[in-house]
Amino acid sequence: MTGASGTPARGGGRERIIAAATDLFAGQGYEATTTRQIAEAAQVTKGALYHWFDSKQHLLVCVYRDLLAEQTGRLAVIASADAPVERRLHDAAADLVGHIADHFEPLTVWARSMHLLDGEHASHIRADRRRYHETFRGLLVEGQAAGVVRTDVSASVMAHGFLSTVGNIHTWFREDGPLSRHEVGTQLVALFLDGLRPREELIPVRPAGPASSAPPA
Amino acid sequence: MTGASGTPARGGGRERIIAAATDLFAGQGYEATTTRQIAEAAQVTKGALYHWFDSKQHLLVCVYRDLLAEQTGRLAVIASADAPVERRLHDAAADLVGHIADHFEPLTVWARSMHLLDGEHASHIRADRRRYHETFRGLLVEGQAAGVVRTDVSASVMAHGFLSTVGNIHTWFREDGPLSRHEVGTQLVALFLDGLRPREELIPVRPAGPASSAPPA
Amino acid sequence: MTGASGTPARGGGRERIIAAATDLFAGQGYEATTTRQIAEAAQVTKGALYHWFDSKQHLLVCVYRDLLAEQTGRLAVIASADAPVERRLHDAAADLVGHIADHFEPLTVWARSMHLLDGEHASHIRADRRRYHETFRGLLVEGQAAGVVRTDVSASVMAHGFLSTVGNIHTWFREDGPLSRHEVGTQLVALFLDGLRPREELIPVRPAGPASSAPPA
Amino acid sequence: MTGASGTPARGGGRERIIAAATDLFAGQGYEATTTRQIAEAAQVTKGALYHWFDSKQHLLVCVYRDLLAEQTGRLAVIASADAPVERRLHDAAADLVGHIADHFEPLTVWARSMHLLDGEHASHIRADRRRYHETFRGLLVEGQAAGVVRTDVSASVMAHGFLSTVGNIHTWFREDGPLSRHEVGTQLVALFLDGLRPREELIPVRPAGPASSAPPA
DNA sequence: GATGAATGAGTATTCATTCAT
DNA sequence: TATGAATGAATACTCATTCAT
Repeated sequence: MTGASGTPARGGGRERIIAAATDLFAGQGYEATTTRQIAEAAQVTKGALYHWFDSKQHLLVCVYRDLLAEQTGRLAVIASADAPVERRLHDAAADLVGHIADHFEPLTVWARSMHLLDGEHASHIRADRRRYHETFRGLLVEGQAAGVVRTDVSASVMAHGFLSTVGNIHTWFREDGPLSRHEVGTQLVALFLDGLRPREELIPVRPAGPASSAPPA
Repeated sequence: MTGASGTPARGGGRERIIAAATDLFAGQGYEATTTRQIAEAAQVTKGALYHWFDSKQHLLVCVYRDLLAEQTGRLAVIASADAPVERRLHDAAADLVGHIADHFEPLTVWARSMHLLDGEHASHIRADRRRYHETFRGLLVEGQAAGVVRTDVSASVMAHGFLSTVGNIHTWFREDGPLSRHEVGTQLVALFLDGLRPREELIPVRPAGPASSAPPA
Repeated sequence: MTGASGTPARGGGRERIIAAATDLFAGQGYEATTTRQIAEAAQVTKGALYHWFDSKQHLLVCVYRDLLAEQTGRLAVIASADAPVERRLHDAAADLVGHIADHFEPLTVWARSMHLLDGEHASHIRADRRRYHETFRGLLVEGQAAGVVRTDVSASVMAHGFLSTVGNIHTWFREDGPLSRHEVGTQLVALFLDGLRPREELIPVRPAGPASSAPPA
Repeated sequence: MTGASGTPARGGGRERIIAAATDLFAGQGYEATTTRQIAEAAQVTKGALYHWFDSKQHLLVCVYRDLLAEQTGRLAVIASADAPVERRLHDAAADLVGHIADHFEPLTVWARSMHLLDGEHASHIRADRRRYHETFRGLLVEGQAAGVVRTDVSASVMAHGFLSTVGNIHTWFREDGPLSRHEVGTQLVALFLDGLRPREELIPVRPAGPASSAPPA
């Protein structure tokens, strides 16, 4: 009813604004997206936009949180499943990678714009991210206790390492490259899981000569 | 020693501008940094800034290239050294991590702002990055040929994975955390190198039950 | 006892809105106060606010009139009392000053915002103010006729002078200063009443040298 | 050169902006004046306006300070003249009143808009006003010491009283009234100076009956 | 080599007000 | 009697960039 266009505008204002913002932020970045564009895409007035959201930043936060909430929910299910740690670890990694493969563009926003949020808003997001991170790290700690995950590397470093690798795929992945999204995902998961194993399981591959800096082991 | 350019570095305008821009871009991001701030920090006028650089983007490119050039130079030395691949791989990873530990903030820019460059400028940077990436990847390919690096994961994916993990440390590393920069670096290198090994070297750790999604192996 | 209207004051929306608006207008000025703030402070919705009042200006007028009505009522009682003019003059001045001491902030609005009202609304207020002013001035004219108030200064100027002095106390009075509200009030009244006396009662104090501009006497 | 209009635009941008702002603020109030209007009136672009002034408030402060500086300068000359206090007091009052008569509208701004300034800006103005006030009060204190000004009323109250009376003439003075600006001014000065005299000089006029509230002496 | 005044198109945000329910 | 979603026009302010000197 708002617009004069023929496109039916289903759903309440708030929903449509979130949807429009998600698309635009993902497509052209947060900074390059204007409130005018969002309002037009959502077929509401700029006034309505500010009726529902305090600011553009607030809107960004809401977009984030919706995305994060889903991911966190999925992780919670996997982490608390009735299965051995190594199985759950694998599933968590695979699910994250799969989820990202499916929500590729929206998640790009997340990686690129968070540093633009001011303290107030950033802390909300950070809290949500922390929750995800903690659950993931919990799995690794559990694995260390069970002896299936190496203990010479901090669980936190492992979690951060994997999460940021995966969260930055958008940086280099090319849809027209030799590998599909899912192939890349599978390979990253393999890489990660294998790097995780306790050192005792490995037949060590030592650098031959004297190490220039910190030598491994 | 910042630049490789022939311009004398006698505290002249150009040098100071690059230095100021590097700091500001690193600290608050490219988008959030204004030319005014750069000019003030460099103690030059805005006019002078445009005397030396064509545009803000041009400035960003210059900041990048100086940074990248150094890193690429170091990698070239390591990659072409007379040592076994595994040794050179280790050294390359360790050096990158060490270099980042030392140039922590400046390198943040690199991760966050590249998508903002327009075609003209982006291609220059991309070429430089590609050069680094290719050298690194070359090492992995060499390793695969020598049988010390797994072949079931694309060398490109391995390179991108490690490079983006390392390039995003700034996202989560806390100076006041339990681990020092160098400890974190060492652990990341270990994680990476161990994930790299050919699968035959491993005593496999199989998920116990039936896999919910793509099972490993 | 705030309003003279017939509306029952059972904490209904209207009363609460007036009260909230009075506080806010006094505290931050009419212009700087938003309808949103008023609605929130009155714990009603913005819709309800517009149910009771035609516009923000209408609300301002209502705030004024309540305030002025009380003051005008008190003045009427004093002016028509059975007492010599000088007594009634003194009482009028003292009462105004006392009243202001008690309703310090609300009356601030009055001084600052009247010029913002449009013709329609302004004339209502102006009529009310005029009524107050006229009564006060009537007292002075009466005093002039009785020979207890100087006639070389227009009664209107005297009235305006005192009224605006008193109406601007809020500009400079500091609760934590050396004098209390009532001390300041008493001194202003004395100053005013003494300035009022016929010149013949005075032993003139002449400027010694030749006057640079209009010399007194 | 800036505009395309035929009106010659003499003077630098900054001067013209101040002049235009002064006129507009005086004519329609600070809040009702838009930066667009100011820029157009000054025949500069809005950008130029912000080149010279940090904000609209900053501009207001500059307008104020120019006005205040002149008034303060004049007062300083009078106060330090080689003449008896009563003469200098008279001259100061007369000069202020005369100055206001001549700069009627610009000074209106000052009275109406100061409460809109935020802390930072307000304090600059307040400091300037204080300086004026202090000099004026100094004259009264001197008068008290010399025995020509009453001591039962605080010099500060006298100064504030007169200054705010005079500063609010714009509230009620009508160009088309029976008295001219200068007549009104002269009368206010007389009223003030006579209210100032030591009480001993007066043949007291006592309220006849018992006082309803605080009786004078 | 360097200045600094000027530009102008663009941005997020505000806010009194309306109206279907 | 009251709601609250929606409006739309207006506003202060930003900022990369230019150019005469």
